[in-house]
Amino acid sequence: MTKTTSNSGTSLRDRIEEAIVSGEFRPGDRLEEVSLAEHYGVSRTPVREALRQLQEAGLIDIKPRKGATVSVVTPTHLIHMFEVMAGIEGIAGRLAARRLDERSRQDILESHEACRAAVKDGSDAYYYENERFHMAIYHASANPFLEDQARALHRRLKPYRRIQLRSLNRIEHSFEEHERIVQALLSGNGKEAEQALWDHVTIQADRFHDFLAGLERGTQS
Amino acid sequence: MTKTTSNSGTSLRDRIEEAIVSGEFRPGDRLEEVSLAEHYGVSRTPVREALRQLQEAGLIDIKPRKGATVSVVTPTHLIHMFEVMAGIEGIAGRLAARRLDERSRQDILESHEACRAAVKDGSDAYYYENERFHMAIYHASANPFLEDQARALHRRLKPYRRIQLRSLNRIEHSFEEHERIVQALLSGNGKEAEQALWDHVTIQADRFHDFLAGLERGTQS
DNA sequence: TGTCAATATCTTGTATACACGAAAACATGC
DNA sequence: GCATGTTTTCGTGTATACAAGATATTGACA
Repeated sequence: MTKTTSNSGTSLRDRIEEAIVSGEFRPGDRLEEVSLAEHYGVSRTPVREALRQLQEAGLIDIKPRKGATVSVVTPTHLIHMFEVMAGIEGIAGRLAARRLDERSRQDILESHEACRAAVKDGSDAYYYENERFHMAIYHASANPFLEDQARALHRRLKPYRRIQLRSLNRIEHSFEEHERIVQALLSGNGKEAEQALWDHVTIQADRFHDFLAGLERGTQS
Repeated sequence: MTKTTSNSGTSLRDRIEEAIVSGEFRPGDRLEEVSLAEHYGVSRTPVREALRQLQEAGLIDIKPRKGATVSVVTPTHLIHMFEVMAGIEGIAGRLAARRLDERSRQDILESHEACRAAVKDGSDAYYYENERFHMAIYHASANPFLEDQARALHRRLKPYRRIQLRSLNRIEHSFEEHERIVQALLSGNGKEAEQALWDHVTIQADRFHDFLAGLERGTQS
């Protein structure tokens, strides 16, 4: 049991969110206020507030008089979320291609090269560099509100992206898709950047779907 | 003073949100917990929880030890939000064009005809029918998650849309844009629907921008 | 032995009390 | 008269107490 008492650097909301997206709390788990309170070494009041925020963010469900549970994300729901992610990334890409400044250009290229290195490396460094790459694009859209929305959704899909990256040759393919994205961005082709990002994210959703199908075939005896 | 004591049909969060988007609480207003508590006839605890939710939704800012204020939305920020709205509506339109079923087709057509009637009427019924029209498109995307996101953002932009609709001939133009959208949707042309919706929302942002510029010219003596 | 009902326990919803920090009001010195 | 330091007041942050509903447990009866 990891008793994380008074790690008060970040907010309680963020700590509980981290515990959810990292898988420490699994979908469907009940989140009892007193348990959380003593786990984090605070009283019920701040716990309740954090839970309300997480409900608003969609990470947990709260039913009156029945408490909070980690949202159970059905495959259908997940596909819907990936679809929105694809759309938002596409918009970010379209805007980024039009508005790319020197600083953002460098950030994107740097993270892209870091991805290239990670592919050769074979480690799961790609997982982190990929994240940097996408964040750089959000930022390059020059729309902080869009960036926020994209980051929030990206974070929420984090666990599923990780699984999907493990599928066969996915990292190599992912990187190839990145190259298409980078080329479109650098040449200022908004439409192409939008399409490339849409495809890139949609493929992720497809791979995750494959993964689930594989699981089902595996479990049905 | 409208003392809304114990109107407990809806949640406190929704009631405060309504007070914000309707303009009862203005941007920059401080939201003191005790005042809200006695105004709504509850204690500070549920008020605090509602405030945390509204912070997560972006409607208010909370600074430690300094309390909550209604988010002050700068023109720049507003343009960013309209841009995201345009993008999301575009996605919804593209998906809706591909997935339109009979029920959604009827909903869209009905609200479109209601808009037509409202234009001739000249009343501000158009404001409400326009809302129905857009909601129908969100729903037709057959993506409940996208629908939720779109509704939330639509609601947040509500006050500004209202102002924008008052500008010269805007309602007639808006309706013409709707016709282009409807045609694209009915013919199953996703790309065209996306573009039409992007343009439609972007024009709203532009008109609002004009409105602000007019205000500034008016106030500078 | 299985099912239903009564009771006990547990958990959330709300209220209130106390602590801490910030801002405002006030007083004092220049 | 103005600036600066001190005090007071006010509001938020947190903890805890109490109420009410939901769940689990136990016992009685068929």
